[in-house]
Amino acid sequence: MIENLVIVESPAKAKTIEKFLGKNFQVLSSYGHIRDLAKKNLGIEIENNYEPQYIIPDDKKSVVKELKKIAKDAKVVWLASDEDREGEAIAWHLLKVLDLDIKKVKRIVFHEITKEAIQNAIKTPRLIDENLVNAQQARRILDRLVGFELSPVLWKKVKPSLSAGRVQSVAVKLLVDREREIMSFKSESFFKITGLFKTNKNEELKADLKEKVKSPEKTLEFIEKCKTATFEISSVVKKPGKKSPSAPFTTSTLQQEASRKLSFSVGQTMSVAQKLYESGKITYMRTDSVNLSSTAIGAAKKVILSEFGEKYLKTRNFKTKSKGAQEAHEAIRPTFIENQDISGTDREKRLYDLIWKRTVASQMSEAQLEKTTIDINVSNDDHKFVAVGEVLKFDGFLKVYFESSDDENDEETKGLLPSVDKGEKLDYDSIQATERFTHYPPRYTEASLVKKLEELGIGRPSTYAPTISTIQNRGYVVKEDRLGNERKYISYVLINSKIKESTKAEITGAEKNKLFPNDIGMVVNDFLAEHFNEIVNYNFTASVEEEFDEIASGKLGWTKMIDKFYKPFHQTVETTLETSDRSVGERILGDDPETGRPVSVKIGPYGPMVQLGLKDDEEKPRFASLQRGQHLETITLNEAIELFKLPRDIGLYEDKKVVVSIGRFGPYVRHDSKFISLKKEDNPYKIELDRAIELIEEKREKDRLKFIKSFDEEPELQILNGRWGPYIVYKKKNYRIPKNIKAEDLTLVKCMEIVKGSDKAEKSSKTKKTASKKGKAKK
DNA sequence: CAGTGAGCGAGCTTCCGCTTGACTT
Repeated sequence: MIENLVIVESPAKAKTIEKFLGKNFQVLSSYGHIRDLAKKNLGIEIENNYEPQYIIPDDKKSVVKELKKIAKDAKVVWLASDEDREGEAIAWHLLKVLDLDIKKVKRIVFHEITKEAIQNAIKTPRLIDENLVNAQQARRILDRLVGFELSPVLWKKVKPSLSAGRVQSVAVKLLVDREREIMSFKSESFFKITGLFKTNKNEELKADLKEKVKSPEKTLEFIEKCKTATFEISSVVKKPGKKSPSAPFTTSTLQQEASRKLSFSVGQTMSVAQKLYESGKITYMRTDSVNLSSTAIGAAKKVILSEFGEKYLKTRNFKTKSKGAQEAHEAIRPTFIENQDISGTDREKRLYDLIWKRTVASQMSEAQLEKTTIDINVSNDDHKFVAVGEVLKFDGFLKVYFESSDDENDEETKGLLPSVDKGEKLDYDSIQATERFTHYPPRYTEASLVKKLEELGIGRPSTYAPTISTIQNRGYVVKEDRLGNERKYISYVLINSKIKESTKAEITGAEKNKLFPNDIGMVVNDFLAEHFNEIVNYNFTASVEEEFDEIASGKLGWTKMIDKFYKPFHQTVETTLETSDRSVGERILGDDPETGRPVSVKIGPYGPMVQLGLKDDEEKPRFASLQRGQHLETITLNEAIELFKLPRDIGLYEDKKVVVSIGRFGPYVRHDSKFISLKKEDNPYKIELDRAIELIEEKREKDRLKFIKSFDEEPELQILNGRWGPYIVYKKKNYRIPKNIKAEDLTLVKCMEIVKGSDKAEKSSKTKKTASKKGKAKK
């Protein structure tokens, strides 16, 4: 019999801790929360003072059963879940669900997984903090109330299956607000003037004009003056500077750097980190703490001393800056800092390398710089040229790690400048003026959105990646690349007293892996902002967090807080349901000149669409989907009318009509009641009969290869060749053929076995299947 | 998903945070 049972949240943690404790201890994991609000209905009895209805989810039943069994016999049960709001609640749920005798329960906490920390924790047990538990219950219930009352409003007023929530709706709002900023941004042009000078020692000195010049006229005027001007060094200033290393990684900063340096999505980063954690290579990867244990700092010190020497060592503790950090764990670091390399997949190695460098650099000395600024006077003008150079005097932490920046216009670091003296006269080699343009604020990437959410205190390390997926899966947002446009710009160059003017072209506005709000995201956002401004306000989370803190400190009752929020909120839900119109982003564009019927756009049951005519017209209205790149807010009447040019009759083939149109799955040709998808390079508005016939014949050939086998006794069953290999069709349903069986060898009996087996499996796993299906985004 | 429609058939969809697998491509 086991004397002591310790329960932690994560199985990997359990394994490690068990090694630190003696034989009298068994360490098990709760795998996170073991209870949650009932999924059906609200799961909260509003009338009964917001009494929560807790259930044990199906996938936790076996965990609970196992824990119960061991706990019954143990003399002491140590509840060692994390020391934060959620962890405290987990401990409390364990107490309730395992039906433990309070006398044999001890609550312990530790922030780092070291032998010392754990033994200390065992020596100082405490009771469960009921106030903190109540703060968690308030958090959970508030989120459920918001999510489960707001989403159904969207189903009725916008489109079924949509969702809203305290976190996701703000994430979408950030993207929509930014997109609108970009749409209304007016780019202005100016001229950047760069001079290339020769020093007395015949060295090259490149300097930029301090001010930007607005107009081409003023620019030319200035360059004209340069023809006869003399240039003189008016000052040389040298200043020392330093750069300090960044703090070790938290979840959010790891996601940002992995995105910038390794091009990982936030989801990829988390799953690779999970693997590293499970194999014991790094500490816990869902953390908001920048703290390193003293053991870790000691290990880093050893590595730095032996690899780089004492000059490079400077240990320090970092303080968290982020709002609402709960710091239940350490920062993300290698478990054994002495291991600079690990075995594993390519991605694991690269992420580990990043974590290793960041951790070690955080304990290294500052980099020492020398910044030189040289000013150059122009004899006949007030403008000045300036050259800035930066020289690294001592590399310090930069030897191992350099943090990247999101700012695309970051000044490129300039190197050493030639040595010059004050008063020195210079000749120009060339003076070049290039037209530049102000840039709209940058679109968010997955990682920069996480950064912003963290700044606002919205979401937690465990939810950043799932939130980013949710808003994409709901169709509110897409992550994609967009091609830029060509832009012309003017350039003037002065060489040998002659000015040459030229017009050049560049690509601008191209985006890679950025998040763009879709029409549906904008419509939902506008609807929520109009009726539920309080919830989607950037400060909503911050203000409820303050109240959760009051609950945690015992100053406020949780049901009181919830009641104060819910009463007016629910009232708004009711009035919105009763009084607001359907909100589908409708815009009337004008009348179709051919038919005189009104043309409008809105979100339809299958996405954004154009409508020609009215619902109650004698002749039914016509509909067409918006094409990629077209948006409800920006589409013009002419573009909309174009969309009705389909379906197009393009001629006859074998005496039957050939029609081109666009369907749910993209552009297609219809012939003899068969549908054939167009290829990427085909344009449905322009395609001609010859090309269509080519596609028809190609499809026929494919169909010929498609058929493998059928049986006379069962005409409803066929074996066909599909995109993913052979499969069985029976009564209009499709069945996968097991990998070890050759399609040609199948008998009717065998086929029926597969059909029946698959039907059965589907029934038993129905609940699971729907859950996993939802996760897949429709492209 | 195994094929190209446009809201009255029923029943369902949905939140945020804490944790891992179980699934294919």
